[in-house]
Amino acid sequence: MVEIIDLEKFEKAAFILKTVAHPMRLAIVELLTNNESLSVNEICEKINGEQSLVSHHLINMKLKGILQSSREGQFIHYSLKLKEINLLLDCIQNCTCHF
Amino acid sequence: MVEIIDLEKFEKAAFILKTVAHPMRLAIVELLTNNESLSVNEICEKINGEQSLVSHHLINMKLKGILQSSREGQFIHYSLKLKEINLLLDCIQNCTCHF
DNA sequence: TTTTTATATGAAAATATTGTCATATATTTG
DNA sequence: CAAATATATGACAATATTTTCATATAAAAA
Repeated sequence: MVEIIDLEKFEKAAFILKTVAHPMRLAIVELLTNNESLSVNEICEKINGEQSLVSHHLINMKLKGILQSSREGQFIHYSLKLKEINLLLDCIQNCTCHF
Repeated sequence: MVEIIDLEKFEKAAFILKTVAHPMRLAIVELLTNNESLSVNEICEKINGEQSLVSHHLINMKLKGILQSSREGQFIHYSLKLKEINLLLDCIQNCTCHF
């Protein structure tokens, strides 16, 4: 008798992992675990990324529920919405050293 | 003075995350954390996946250092090589419930 | 040795992600 | 209001991933 695993169970997890599985997006997540919130330009500077590209990634992660943003005058501040995601960073860090 | 983050630091992590960020591959990883090792067919049955597709995913994960395999006669048994990856499953599970 | 079972392989199609560029919008400042 | 600054947007090209299908290979069984 074989217990059949339902792939749907893993769709949400894969969705989040995929959203974060990118060097620039990981860098952004790390930045935002160490800084309560940052403007787009601050993020661009710190990761040395092009404005438009960074913006695409930010919006992507916001859309998918990882980040949130709020306008402060001229600036837009991004911060982590799914805080638990930072645990994932430690975890993957641990994986990569055994790699 | 702005501390610039090196994206390279995140390339390995992104690489592993990407390798695993897929429902079928997550299911396989979970299976292999709960079973020391399984044959391709056992995996196919348990996740209800097509042989060729499952095989592609297995080989992919093996190539990337997540799994390992050994032939036992007619069968090929896959098992986790990067054991730490199972911590990641708990972690992402935790993320998805706050989602 | 033929057949069957288990697994891999490779090409190709389908689909998704990533990066770039030009431009749009909103806010502030002069 | 015009100019400057901050950010978003959208189309498109480039690239990568996923799936399917047909077939190959290897071991076991008949």
